Amino acid sequence: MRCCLKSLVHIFERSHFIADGVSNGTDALEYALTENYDGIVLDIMMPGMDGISVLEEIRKKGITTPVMFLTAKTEVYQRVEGLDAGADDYLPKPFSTAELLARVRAMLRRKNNYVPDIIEFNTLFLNRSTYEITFNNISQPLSAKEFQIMEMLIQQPNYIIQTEKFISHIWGWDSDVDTSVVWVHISNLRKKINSINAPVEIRFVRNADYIMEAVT
Amino acid sequence: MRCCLKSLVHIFERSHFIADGVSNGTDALEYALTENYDGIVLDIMMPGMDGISVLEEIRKKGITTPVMFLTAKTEVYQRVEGLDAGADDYLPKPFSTAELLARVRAMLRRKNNYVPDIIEFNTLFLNRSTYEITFNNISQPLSAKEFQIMEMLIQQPNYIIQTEKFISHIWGWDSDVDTSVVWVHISNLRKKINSINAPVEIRFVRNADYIMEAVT
DNA sequence: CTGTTTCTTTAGGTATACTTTAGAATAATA
DNA sequence: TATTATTCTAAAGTATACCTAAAGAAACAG
Repeated sequence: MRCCLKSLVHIFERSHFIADGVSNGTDALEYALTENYDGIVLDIMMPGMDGISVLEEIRKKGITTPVMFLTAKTEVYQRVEGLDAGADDYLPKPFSTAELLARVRAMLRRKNNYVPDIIEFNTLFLNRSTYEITFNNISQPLSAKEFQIMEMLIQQPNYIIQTEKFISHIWGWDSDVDTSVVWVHISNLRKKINSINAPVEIRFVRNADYIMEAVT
Repeated sequence: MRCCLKSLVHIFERSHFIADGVSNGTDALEYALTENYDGIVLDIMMPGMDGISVLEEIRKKGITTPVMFLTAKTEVYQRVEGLDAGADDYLPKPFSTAELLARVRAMLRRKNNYVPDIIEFNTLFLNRSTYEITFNNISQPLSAKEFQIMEMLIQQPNYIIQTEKFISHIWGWDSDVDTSVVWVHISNLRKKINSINAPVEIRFVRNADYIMEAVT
């Protein structure tokens, strides 16, 4: 098929996807960063910013939305470059509508495979699909903010995370929430961790901020 | 019955199927290639592309969705031609609504043997042909919407299903029903689950939506 | 030891989001 | 057509989350 943007969007819409189309790399990045999508299809050759750079920026921000590359360049090194950058699939042009749709669907299936991702630290589990912490089969639901703080801490146990990092990551770099808001949430989070007797603690390190550690 | 497209779709919807209708062969092929369907009913005589050619194209792509032919032509050679092309059943017009539905159901059962008629979760049974839930020999009939919601939940117990997923799957991707409609149906569904004391619950997880879980 | 800083916790108002109810509109059945 | 069931709409009810403000406690400086 010819790869006109409009017809691509149309194909997806006809197949019951909800699709947005943008025609240059910078816009693509901006849209992708909203994290509003189940999947992203990127052309490698785009004006403004090439697809691989867009993908690299996306992954740098920690966004794991599955990405498929479309390209006329079938050279192997390009393919490897795309996959290295964190792409989930790679579709060389020309391709059929059906193949495109089938591969996108397969990609979404692989990614959204209903397997809840659970992170563990010292026998405390964080369930990313139900926003719960679990220890010893006892669970405690977390609120959205508590969850996001917990997620940041448990992904980097034994490493310091500054209050400012929490704010810029959770509330956005341009937000004006007070640091005390983070303190309040951490207080509530500690209460919930204690309520299930989980052997971890959020310790505060003066002049350095918060760290998640194991309790022996 | 007369075989008007709209009334066909209507018949299926009345019987709790989710159905799309298209009125020509090329559209039919395009829809079929999305692999979004559990089964396909094809008229042999269609504008654009005849049913047999559509089926051949579908099978060429390796898609195994079961296909049933409808046709006024009862000639034997046509029938053989259809089955040769990879059809799973063949229904000569005129036919009764009941016969159509029964044959489609049988076809789906044969093909999708992984889709049992009765689904069970934690001793609660969902009967797909009577649209009832049963626990301890006590049954409670469900309405179409309640059934479809229940079906989605029980097929993926312990996994989150977003309100948006319910809407796009049950009402269609382009529907504009409000999320509160789902909430109302879930409320009614919970009442019915409670009325038979079934040991399952539809739990709501804030910011993540609904999940079916066992109650101990 | 006292005052200051810095974090911790608590409490309350407000906003948000789900639940439920009741009734109107629609569709199915007889 | 009349009757019944289903679905959707609207709105009141309830719970929870979030932020603000302020009091309490620990660490530190002088």
